[in-house]
Amino acid sequence: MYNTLSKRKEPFATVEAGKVGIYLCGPTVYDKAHIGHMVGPVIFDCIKRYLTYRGYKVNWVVNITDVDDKLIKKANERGISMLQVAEENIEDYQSNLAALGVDQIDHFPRATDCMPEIIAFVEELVKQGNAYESEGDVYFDVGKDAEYGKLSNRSIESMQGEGGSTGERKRHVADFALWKSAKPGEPSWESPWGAGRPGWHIECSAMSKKLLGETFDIHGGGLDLVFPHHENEIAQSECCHHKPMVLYWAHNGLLRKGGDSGKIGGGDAGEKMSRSKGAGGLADLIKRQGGERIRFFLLRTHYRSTVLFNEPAIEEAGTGLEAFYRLFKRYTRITGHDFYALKPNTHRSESKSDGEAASAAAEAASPAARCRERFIAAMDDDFNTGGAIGELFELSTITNKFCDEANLEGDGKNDMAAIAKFTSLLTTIKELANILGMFLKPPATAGKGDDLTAKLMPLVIEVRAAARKNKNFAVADKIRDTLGPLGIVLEDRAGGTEWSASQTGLGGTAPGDSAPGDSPGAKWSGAIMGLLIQLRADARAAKDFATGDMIRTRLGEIGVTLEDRAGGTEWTLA
RNA sequence: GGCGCCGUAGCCAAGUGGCUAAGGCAUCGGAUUGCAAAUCCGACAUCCCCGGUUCGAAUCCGGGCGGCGCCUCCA
Repeated sequence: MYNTLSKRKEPFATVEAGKVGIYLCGPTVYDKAHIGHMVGPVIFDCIKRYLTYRGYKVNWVVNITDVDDKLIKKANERGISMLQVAEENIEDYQSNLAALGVDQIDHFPRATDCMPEIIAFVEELVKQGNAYESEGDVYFDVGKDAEYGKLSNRSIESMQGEGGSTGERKRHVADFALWKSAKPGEPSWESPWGAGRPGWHIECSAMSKKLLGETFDIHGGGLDLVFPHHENEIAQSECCHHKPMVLYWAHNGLLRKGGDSGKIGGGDAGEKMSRSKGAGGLADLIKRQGGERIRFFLLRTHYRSTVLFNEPAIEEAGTGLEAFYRLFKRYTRITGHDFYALKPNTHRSESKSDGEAASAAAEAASPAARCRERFIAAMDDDFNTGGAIGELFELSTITNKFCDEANLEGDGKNDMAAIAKFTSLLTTIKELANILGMFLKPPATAGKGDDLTAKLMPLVIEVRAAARKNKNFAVADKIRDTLGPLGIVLEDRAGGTEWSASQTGLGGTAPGDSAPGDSPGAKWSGAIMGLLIQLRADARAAKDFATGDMIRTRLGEIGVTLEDRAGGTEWTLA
């Protein structure tokens, strides 16, 4: 595991054997979250899943900073309380996390819930002589900390400047506030130094101590927190406890705006994402793309890398994801079972009986087993999710190939041994993907059409099947060519024709004007009705009244009435 | 200016001393299909440049060039 403090990868050894304590710096909740806030939670969600898979008991803490100058400012602007601002944004943050499948967090401490611990921490630092009171504020005295600067690799001497607005209260410009006195009207807590609130960094020292102890295993956060936030945390905690605060400091790379993303923030392409530069709209993004795509997009790259973010890149990731979803449907076609109901191993090695051990040994040399080994090797190497995902794709190819060669959708459909092997391959995919928090449950279906579309499509397929049977390929192709631009794809398979719909076709090619409030599904069903009416007209023109009547009858069964008028056929839904 | 990070195919991206440099997207062939889609097979990389260390370098060292982060609030 890479350690920011030593600037190298180190063997993984925990404070207490078999247990891991993780602290991740969460957001300051003065505004809505943006996608950059999701990078840390997603990777640490994977880290916890993987460590759990490898047999560790993991305790993961993500703090919420709900008291801060920016919250106060925001509350004043909006004429509501600081607490209300915090509540709103915490809800936004947590619903975004849930959408991305981040559900491994054990504790969500809030700064305002830990005031006694924070005040006690500051008192201890003052008592030990590492901090001093000044006009109601309390400052950490960096000069008393010989190791100050070791995380971000800088020296106190190099720190110049005027020390900010409170510069004259400090002994050294690099000293930072542990406690800030309250101005009239500001939210405050009573303390030995009068009414006030905590400085930005002290809460993390206090909360990590409270929940994980004086020395814990992993401390994470964005690369932009290394200085001053984490530098100051180390200083506070280690001066207070006289022992290492953290074994591994893990910082994730930052998201930058990609070239053709257009409107993700205010500034130029390539700039860092940040709320102060207008990034936002995470909830909308999730609505458009779905959480799993975004998660997959983030995990394709190693967590310490900078990621260029733009929406087309997320769509590209989604394209790769589709191949897995198709494989899962293939599994259902063949076995009648649901991929998501498979129950893979949740730990690296489940205990095996002697007989199983023998077959396991035989299987160990298989391509699939090698994929699993490489997947684990990748995760062992500083949580290399990008490398791990490559193995997942490799497994997908192996599985499809096996399926093709055993002809499981044809002559091989009764080959129970082959189907068992097939199922085992899918189970392996699920086992490994679940470590990444992927494929745990079916993705939220974004725009699979409305009820009417779902009812009309079987009829369309039936009409097309009849046409194909009669070698009337012009009609069959017309149907597919009409649906294609809408994003509806027809796939002819041994067992019949399947249809699937994607949001992408609705971009600019959907017929009619998109009145606000129109669901995508309504566009689909409208276009499909247009197609059916056209098909019926064509059939009648060709004196194929059987087909024409069949269309009308079947539409009637699903509640659609056709009326032939001089100007054309109109339809109404009962 | 100080402290760091990065430069691998059209794009994204693993690999950090040694088998044919993973994988994805896109593109182009082939198998399959009535035609498609899907699936499979195949094609597609002077590893930014120059020098050095080494039997051997994308990988280590030095020097360029180019991109970026932090040093102020930031995930």
